Formats: sequence, structure tokens, C-alpha cells
Amino acid sequence: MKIDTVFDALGSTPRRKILAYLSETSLTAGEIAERFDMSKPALSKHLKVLENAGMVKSEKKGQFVHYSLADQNMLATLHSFLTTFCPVGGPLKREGAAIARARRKAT
Amino acid sequence: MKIDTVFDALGSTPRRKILAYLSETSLTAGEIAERFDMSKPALSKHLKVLENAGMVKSEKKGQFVHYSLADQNMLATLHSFLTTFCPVGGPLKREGAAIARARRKAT
DNA sequence: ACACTAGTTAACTAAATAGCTAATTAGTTA
DNA sequence: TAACTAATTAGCTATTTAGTTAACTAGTGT
Repeated sequence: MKIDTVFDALGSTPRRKILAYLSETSLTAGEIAERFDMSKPALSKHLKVLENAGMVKSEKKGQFVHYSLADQNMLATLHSFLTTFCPVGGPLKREGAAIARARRKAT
Repeated sequence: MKIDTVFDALGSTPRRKILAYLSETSLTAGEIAERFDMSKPALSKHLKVLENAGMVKSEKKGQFVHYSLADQNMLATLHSFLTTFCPVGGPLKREGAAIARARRKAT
């Protein structure tokens, strides 16, 4: 699961609202579409983005598709996010550190 | 500070890279632009988005503008994010709960 | 089989976004 | 003052994205 897809998924107000709406109970695609006064196809697309990002899961029951949050992935994602900004970090972070070191030597 | 502006700011790969790059040290606009092989105006726009979201702060020193992370806001933001998905929540969350209740009565 | 409902896919349009270059503002230095 | 550097703003273009309607797939019920 790519962290970028998660942030892209979150970078949309309608999708954040969908997530909040799903936070208490699972809902069918139709129930969500009705709540947000949005066409079903538009909603279907948002749900797919969220599902690709691993933030939502779906289960087909008869002709209905029930959507719900995939919590544990959310937490893993947030952890990954925090490690970028707070403690250890990726290559770019190390690059920044190298610049800071070079500066201390220079002055 | 609006939570939506924060997520909009994060919903961009270049901006997430800029944040990671800034995570170790403050940098001037020019240093960042150079690193990302992007024109200064394009970068200036990203920095403004990040600053409006309260994730980055700037300080002018002579002709240079030094940018750095505004950490405490990041944490406040993340807390707000977590409260949406994990424990208590906003109006939409309550709406979802109401639906769940109605269902329990109906069945 | 037929009609009906839930959902997704396809094809398209309109609006927002990311990037550029050129021009401008502000600070430095000769 | 003039020349130079850092950064932002203005104005533009190209791409992406969000939304639409129409068509299609699949499940339910008569």
C-alpha cells in the first residue's frame, strides 16, 4: 500500500466526509450517495479511490454493496506519516540533516 | 485554522516532499526550489499553501526567506484527524450513529 | 421471461491545479 | 544610483479531477 495514495485519497473534502460518515456504521453505496446529494457514479468513484488506498473495505451482499472503514490500515498509515515528520525519516530527511551539518562546519 | 486546508495541503506529493525536506532544518525558498528542480514561482505557491495551512512558518532575514516546520500545529491537526476516525466525532459521525440505531429498532 | 433495483463502467464536459515565463518588489553591494 | 540576487505576483497553458448522463452488469421478485 502506497502512502501517496492515502494522502491523495484524503486530499478531497467529499472523501473525508464519506469517511466520517462511515466512521460509526457500514453503509451501502446508495445510502451514502443519497446523503451527499451526489450521483451514484460520482460516489462510486470516490469509494474506489478510498478502497484503493486501503481505507475502506466493501462486501457484496446480494445486490447491495456494504462499505465500511478499514481501521487498522488507517492507523498504520498514520504511523507512517508520523515517522516522516517526528522521529526517524526517509532519504529527504537525511539530506536536510546533511545540509544542517555542512552549515555548522561552514560558520 | 481549518482542517480542510491542512488535508488539501497534504494531498500533493510535491508538498509532502517539501515537508519531509524541511523536517530536519530550516531552508530558504531558493534552496528548496533548487533541490526539487522546480521553478521558484511554482515552489513559492506550494510554500504559501503550506503556510496557510499552518504547517510551515517563514521568517524574512535580509533578502532571504527562511522556511521551517510549524510542528505543534501538525500535532494539533493530527489529533483532530484522529478524533474524527477513532473516538468522538462531528455531526456526520452522529448521523451515522442515528442510522445504526434506527436499524437496530427496525430489525 | 420480464420488470425493477443497486451498483459500476464508459464517455464526455467544466472547473480546478500545477507548472511555466515574464514582470515586480525588496534587499545588497559596488 | 546602478547592477545584482532572492522571492513573490501576474498572466498564461496544459493537465488532471470532479462531476454529469447514458449504457451496462448483476441480483430480486412476479
